[in-house]
Parts: sequence; C-alpha cells; structure tokens
Amino acid sequence: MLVMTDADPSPLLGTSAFRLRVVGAVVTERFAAEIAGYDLKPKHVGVLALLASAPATSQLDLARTMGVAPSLIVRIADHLERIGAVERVRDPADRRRQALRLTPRGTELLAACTRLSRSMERDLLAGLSAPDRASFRTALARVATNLDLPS
Amino acid sequence: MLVMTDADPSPLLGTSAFRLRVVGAVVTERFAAEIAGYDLKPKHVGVLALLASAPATSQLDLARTMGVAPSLIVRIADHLERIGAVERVRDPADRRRQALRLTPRGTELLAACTRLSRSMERDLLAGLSAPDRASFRTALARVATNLDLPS
DNA sequence: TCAAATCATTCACGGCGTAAATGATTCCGG
DNA sequence: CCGGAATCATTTACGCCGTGAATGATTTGA
Repeated sequence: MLVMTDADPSPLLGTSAFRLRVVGAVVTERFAAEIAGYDLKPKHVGVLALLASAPATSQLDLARTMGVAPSLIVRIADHLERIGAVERVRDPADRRRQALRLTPRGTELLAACTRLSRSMERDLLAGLSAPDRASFRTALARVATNLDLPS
Repeated sequence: MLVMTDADPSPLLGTSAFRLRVVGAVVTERFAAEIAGYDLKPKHVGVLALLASAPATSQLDLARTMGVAPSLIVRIADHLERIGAVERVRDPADRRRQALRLTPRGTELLAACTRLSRSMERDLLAGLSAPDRASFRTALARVATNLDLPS
C-alpha cells in the first residue's frame, strides 16, 4: 500500500494564481531596474507601447485602458514630455483633448524596451522546449482574455 | 506570393514578459479586493502561507524570503497579531529572535484565502483543456524557478 | 443661450516600502 | 571572562505612487 504523504502545509503557495502574482511582481521589479537607466518606469513604457499601437490617443483614453486615474496620466505624460519621448497635441476638433504622440526618441526608447522584454522572455522560458514555450504563450494569452485584458 | 502584413506596431504588448507583468498586477488587485473583507492584504497572506509551510519562522527570515525590509515585516506582524492570526514567541535559545506562529484563527484565514486562490485559478484557466491547464502549471513553475523563486 | 457634461490639470492626502537610528541580546577574539 | 562587533526587532522619518476632490477651459444639447 502506498504511504499517504502529508498534505502540503500550505497549498496556497502552489496555486497558479499565487505564482502568477509573485512572478508578475518579480518580473516587473527586474524590468523596472533595467529601464531605470532610460529614466523610465514600467507605466511610462506602457504608455509608449499603447501610443505605438494607437497613435495620438487622448490622455483620458489612456487612463481608461490602463485602469488608472487621469491625474496619474498627466504626471506620466509630463515626464515623458520632459525626456522628449512624446509631445502633446491639442485635438483641433475638440480642444479639450490632449493627444499624445510618440516622438522619434520615444519610438527609439520603446524599441529598446521591447528588445529588453524579449530578452527577459527568453530567460524566463529557458529550459522549456519550443512547443512548450509556444503553448505557454497561448495559454497566458488566454488567461489575459479571461481577465478582460486586451488581446 | 504572400502579402507581407504590417509588423505589429507594438510587439512589446505581445511579449510574455509584459503579459506576465499585467496579469500578475490584475490578479493581485482582484485578490486584494476579495481578502479585504478579512482585513488582510496580499503580503499578510504571504506571511501566513510561509508560516504554514515553515512554522515558527523568525521575522528576519520572513523578510529575506519575501524580499522586503525587516521593518515592513514588523508592521505586517503587528497587524496579523492585532487581528489574532499569529502570535509572537521569543526564541528561548536566542532571545533576540521573534518567531511568528499561526493561531487557529490564522490557519482558518489561510484556508479561506487558499480556497479563494483556487477559485481564482479556475476562472483564470477557464477555456483551457485539462492537459493544457496542467502544462501551463508546470511551465509557470519552471518560470518561477528561472527567477530563483522557491519551486 | 445657458446649464450640464467632458477633459486636462493641480492639489492634498493616504498607504506602502525603505533606510537609518536605537536598544536588546549574542558572539567572539584576546 | 570581558568588551567590542555583529545580529535581531523595533521605531521613526522620508520618498514615491496612486487616488479623489477641486478648478478651469471647452463642448454639448435642450
């Protein structure tokens, strides 16, 4: 007869929900450390990425898709403008709206962050076979949609 | 000849490293909202889980494994003690050390959080086949070890 | 035309996490 | 065995991030 091993004293640590939390936090932390040299923080990069996929987005739209307060977007835009990554453009059709537009420097910074993110991804998935990596990516995308996230 | 489709205007959003970041953040946010009724925050639950798998751990050890400052553990322990989830016990062999021990109430709270985490996991992995869920779990565990996280 | 809604911005605030200083205890070299 | 250095917990002060509540400018619609 098989010996009944003791139950894991804290099954919580093994749940995927928990692991996703701590993995996400650690990845963010390392990403933040690597982009610090560009005078960027993760949310700045998020804005740059959104601007690349939807040019000239208003600040309020950015706030909504990122799930943060509009006042926070103002500060992020201020900083991005200060380092020359974006410029504010008043919408001529509705002069209340401030659209943000990537500058060449912003595109450049985004490209650097993209390379960085790809490099991190290679490290994260190291040791998995190519098909395993692929199915992990699609499963993760599914998890994202289950959370009502874009894509 | 195949038409060359335009490149994704921001491939960054599609990288697994980026998705892990935002998925982790959203999961943490929802987890936090659900445990708020117990007067708990995610880090409190982390301490409870560590205490379940390694009873009577010193506060400094907790700080090290969680990667936070010892002064933060003090505040977390204060709060957990106040709501009756843990008790402080001085190590008789080294009276500088404060070990934390789960109370019955702490075990109870941890069990509730564990159920919650399992329930969230079911929602996150909804729409994946059983083998897909299994391989996602093992791949995620691999990612965790690639980040030097405990298993 | 004017009141209500919308957008950007500023401001003050709360909360999390850190580093430094303090005190108690333990360790160790001479 | 003794005194200085290291270790652990705690307190305190500080910075930073994110929010919500004004404020002002502009647009909408009745």
